[in-house]
Amino acid sequence: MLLSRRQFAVPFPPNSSSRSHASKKKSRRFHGGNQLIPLLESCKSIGQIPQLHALVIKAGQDRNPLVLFKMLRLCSKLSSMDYALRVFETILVPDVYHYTALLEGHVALASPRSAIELYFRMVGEQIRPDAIVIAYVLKACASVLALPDGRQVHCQVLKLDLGRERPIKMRLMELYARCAQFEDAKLVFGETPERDAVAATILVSSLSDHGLLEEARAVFDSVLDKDTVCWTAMIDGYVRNGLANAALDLFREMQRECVRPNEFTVVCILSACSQLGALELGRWVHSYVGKNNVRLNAFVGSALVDMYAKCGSLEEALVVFDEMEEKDVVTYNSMIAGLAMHGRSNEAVKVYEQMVRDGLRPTQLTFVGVLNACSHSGLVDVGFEVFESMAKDYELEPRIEHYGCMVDLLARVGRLEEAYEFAKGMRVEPDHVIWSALLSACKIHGHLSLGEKVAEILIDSEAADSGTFVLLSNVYSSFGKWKEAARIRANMRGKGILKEPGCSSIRVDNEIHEFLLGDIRHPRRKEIYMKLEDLNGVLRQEGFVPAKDVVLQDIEEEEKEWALAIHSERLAICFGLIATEPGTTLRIVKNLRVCSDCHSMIKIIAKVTGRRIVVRDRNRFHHFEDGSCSCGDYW
DNA sequence: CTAGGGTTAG
Repeated sequence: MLLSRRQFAVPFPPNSSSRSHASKKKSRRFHGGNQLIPLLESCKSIGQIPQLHALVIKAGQDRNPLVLFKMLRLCSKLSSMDYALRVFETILVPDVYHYTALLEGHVALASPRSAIELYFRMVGEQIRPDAIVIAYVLKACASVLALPDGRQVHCQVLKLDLGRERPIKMRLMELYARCAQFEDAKLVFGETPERDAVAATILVSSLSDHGLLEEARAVFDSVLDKDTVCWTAMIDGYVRNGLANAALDLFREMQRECVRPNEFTVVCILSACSQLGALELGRWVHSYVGKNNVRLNAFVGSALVDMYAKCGSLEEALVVFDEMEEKDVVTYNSMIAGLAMHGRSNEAVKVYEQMVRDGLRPTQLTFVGVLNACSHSGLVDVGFEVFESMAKDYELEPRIEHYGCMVDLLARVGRLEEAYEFAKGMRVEPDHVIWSALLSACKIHGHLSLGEKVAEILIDSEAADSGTFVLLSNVYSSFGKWKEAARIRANMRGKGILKEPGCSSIRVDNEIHEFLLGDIRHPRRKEIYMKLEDLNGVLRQEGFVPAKDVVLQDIEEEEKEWALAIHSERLAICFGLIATEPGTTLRIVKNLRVCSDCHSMIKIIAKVTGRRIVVRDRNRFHHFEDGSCSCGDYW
């Protein structure tokens, strides 16, 4: 549920100075505020706050500390902090409870800075903090990594002798662990009951956040009685550090131990599936959700949409999306990004429009998805409209990734000079990625002079990684500038930068088969290469001319070998053709982008073999069917 | 105490 600012700004009833003529008869109905409290506790809607407040005033209860506390708490609970603050300012002598009620609201609303300030204001007023406010303020400190403030609170804890309170211990651990002060965290941990699962979970997740997985695992293994949350924290640690396979192994172990997964666990596992492109397992998790009353909330649903989209089954993503009842911003963002990834740009824009109609407020990531969709299909006008509406309608300042999409959008359709001007006029400094996008478009559209200008910027920037070098070298080769191409490669070698090897994988019978460039390690290599020969013959009959011949003149011997080697996706496809039943869809995952030569080749393979071939690229999907590709050769 | 969405380049 999303509330606009307008909904927060509810009218404020007259203050106590103007209520002196309130009816004495009516106020008797709320004797001592006793009847008011249940009303304040049961209220569920922001709109009713002013009426309740008016009742409090009429009943002459606006000096009753308990009633005021409940009032503040109600405002905090309903995220109406403006109103809460105004009530707070009317309190002559606020006590710890009043401060706590406000702090609660700030912590829940993710404005921890205000919570911390408020706490120190309270201490400044000589009000003695109790264990509960301290737990709240420590949570606030932990969430914004405010270590010095947190340490100061810790000193107060020791002075007030509250160090043995369990909630405080947990928060102190969280604070120190999140701020990477693991020695301090373990000191506090040492004081907790032996192998406390909750305390261990805090450590496990903070250690993983800092990439210290082995230490996290050691803490995890030391816990005797692990609950679902503890297991999930460790699984999540693996997923967030890119170790999806380790996460899945641990998940299987969790099931062997008969610990039931909950919504959180399922979300983590789905995220692991997305990383791996593991469609079958993802489907299994989906059916598990259905059978084991795991609630299909917005989190689970969004993770499912994301998983199906990233595993290549956009249709299933759409089914989940359409059937979901609790869609939130993230759900829409996942669907939009998924459609963009599959080149279904117009639908992505439609979902965006539907989201706005449904009253949801788009976020930065929504725009990343929509603009990305536009650049994948050359929708320049829509792209600019959406880009401009970011700031105008949603007060969102475009970030470098949004500018990146725009430069890419212009450059890919061939409006290179405009793209260049756009990049120079950005409100943020363009990075090497933006220049690379532009350079790549210069190559596609054969614009040498601009390409050289951009190449110079890239070489000077020192931010170049292996991808930039490979791109530069390819650009020079495509313009026939062999010497420059060789120089770039030498430069790259000199700096000790290695090209990331192209690698494609395909899953057959529950087993992942990986192929590198010109790979000859596979046990069925003979059949694979025979199939390739066989296809090459058919392709020639279909009139397919490999583009390589053109590029081969004038390059060094070593380069030649590299250019001649067989791209990994071809090997994966040939293996798929011989290892699966005719008619089976082939799903290939590749770590780099498909080159245009392979792209044209796969189109024909799909046609002559009657197969659907789905290729997951570095950054999008290609669906090959009957001689054409879903990207319309624009990618 | 644990959870979902991420651009551009090779």
